[in-house]
Amino acid sequence: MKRTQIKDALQSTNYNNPITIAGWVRTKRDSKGGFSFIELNDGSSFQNIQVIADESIPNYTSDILKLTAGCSIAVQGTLVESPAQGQSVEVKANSVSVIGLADPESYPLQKKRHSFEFLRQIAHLRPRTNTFGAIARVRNALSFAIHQFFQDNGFFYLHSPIITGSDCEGAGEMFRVTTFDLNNIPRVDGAIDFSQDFFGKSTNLTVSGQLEAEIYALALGNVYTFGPTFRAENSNTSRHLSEFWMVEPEMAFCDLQQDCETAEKFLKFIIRETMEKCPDEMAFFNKFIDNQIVETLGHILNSPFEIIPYKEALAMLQKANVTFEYPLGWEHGFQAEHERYLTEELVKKPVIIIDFPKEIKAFYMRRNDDGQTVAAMDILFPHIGEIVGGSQREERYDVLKNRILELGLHIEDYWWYLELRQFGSVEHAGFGLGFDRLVQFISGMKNIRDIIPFPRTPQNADF
RNA sequence: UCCCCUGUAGCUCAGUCGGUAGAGCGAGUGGCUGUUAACCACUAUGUCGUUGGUUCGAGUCCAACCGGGGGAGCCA
Repeated sequence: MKRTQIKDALQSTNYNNPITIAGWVRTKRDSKGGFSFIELNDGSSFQNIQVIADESIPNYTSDILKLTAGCSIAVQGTLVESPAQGQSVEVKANSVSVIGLADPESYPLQKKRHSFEFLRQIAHLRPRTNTFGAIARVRNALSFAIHQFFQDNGFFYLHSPIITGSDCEGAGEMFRVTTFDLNNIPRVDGAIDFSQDFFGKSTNLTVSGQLEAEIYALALGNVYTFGPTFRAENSNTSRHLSEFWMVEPEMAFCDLQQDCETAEKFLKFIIRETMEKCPDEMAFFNKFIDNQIVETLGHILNSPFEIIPYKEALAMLQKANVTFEYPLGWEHGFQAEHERYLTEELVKKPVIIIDFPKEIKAFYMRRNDDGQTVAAMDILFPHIGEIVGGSQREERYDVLKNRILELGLHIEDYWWYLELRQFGSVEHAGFGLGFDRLVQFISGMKNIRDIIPFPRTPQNADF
C-alpha cells in the first residue's frame, strides 16, 4: 500500500490534494449530523491525525459506525485545513476500508489510563499506547544518536561476540550456552565433560564486550560495541534486567582524563539529540511521567561535569552533617544513598568520581602511582546515580600479571589479554553505558521493565 | 537472596466490628453534538489468587503456596 505516514501528513501544507493513510483507531466520535471523527495513529509520530468520515461513504453504516479502538483501517481522502480548534490539518475521507477489527469486548486496551503492571502482561499490545510508543521512538532516536556520535568522532562499530568461552569476564553470574541433553549430560569421573559439548568447551552468554573491544582498539584506534548483554543475577529491581543493551567505547592512546572528557561529550550529545528529535515524546514524559525531567536534562546539558577523586568525595560525605544508613569508609565504596547525596545535594550537578581504591574495582584497571588507587571513573547523575563506569586499562605487562596473580585468578585464561601487553602495548581507556538505564533516565520512567520492549527478568521471559 | 506491601467486575479501586459484593472508568443500548479524555440516560458485569483451617457464618481472621509491586544487596 502506498501511504503517507501520519508524521508527514501532519506537517504537510499540501492542502486539498489526495492522500492515503493507514493506522490503528485510537478513538472515534460519531455525530448524528451524519459523520464521524476518527483519531488515527500509525506509530510514526506521537500525534494522531483526525479523519472525518461522513455518511456519503458507502460503508458508513456497515463499517465506519462500528469502528472501535484498536481496529486497523486505511483511509483515502483529501488533506484539508481543519475548521475547528485542536488540530491544524485533518483528512476528509473519500473511502475507509477496514483491514482488521478489534472486538471492544475483548480488546484489552481501553480509552483510559492503564497501570504499567497491567500493560506488562500484554507486551504484544502495549506499544500501541502513548507511553510505549513514545518510549520505542525515544529508544530509536537514542540508538541512532549513539552511532552518530561515534561515527562522527572516528570510532568503528565493533561486533563483539554474544557467545563467549572466556571465564575471565568476571562481571557477574553468566547464562550457560550448551547443546547437551540435560537429561543425559556426558561425564568423566563425575565431572561434566565439556569436550563433548557443541564448542568443545564451557561457553556462556557475554556479560561485557570490553575485553574484545580492547583487542580491536589496539588495532583500529577507537572502537565501540553496542549490543545485548546478559547477566544471570537473581536481582529483582526496577533497574535490572537479565538481558540488556550496553554501549562500550574503547580508545587507544587514551588516558583517564580523555576518557572522562569523551564520556561527558558523548552523554551530552546523545541526550541533546534525543530531546531535539523527540519533542512530542519529551513533552508527554514531562507532563505524565515525571514533571521534572526536561528541567533535569537541561541542567545536565548546561553543567560542566565535576571531577572529584574518590578520596575527596569520601571526605565531603564524611564532613556532611547527615546520617547515612550504610557506613562510609575507604574500603566500603559508595552506596546508592551516598552517590545521590553527593550529586544531588553537595555538588548539585553530574559528578565524575575518579581514582577508586583498587580493592573495590576490577583487576584490569590501571594502578595509579600511589599504589592504593586505580584509574577508574564513575559518572553519577542526580536522581539516578551511576550511569557510566569506566577506566584506563592496565597496559603494563608486569603490573597486570602481578595483579591477576595477586587476586588468585587463573592466569592461563588471560593469555591473549596479557599478550596484548607484550606486543605493542599502548595506554588505552574506555567506559560502559547501560543503554536501557539511560532511556529510563531520559523518559523519567520508574521501572526498566517498561523501557525495553520485552523484558527478561528472573522468572519472566514471556513474549 | 533478604525485608515490606499487595491480590475483589475488562481496567483502577472501595468494602467499617466476620453476616453471602459496590463505585468510577471501559463495554452495550438509546439520545445529543465540528467532535477531540466529548456529553446525558439506561443495562449487564464477579470461581473475592489457590488450598486448607477457625467459625452457626469468611472478601474480611489464621497458615501454606502462587502471582504482582516497592525497597535493599549485586550491578549497567
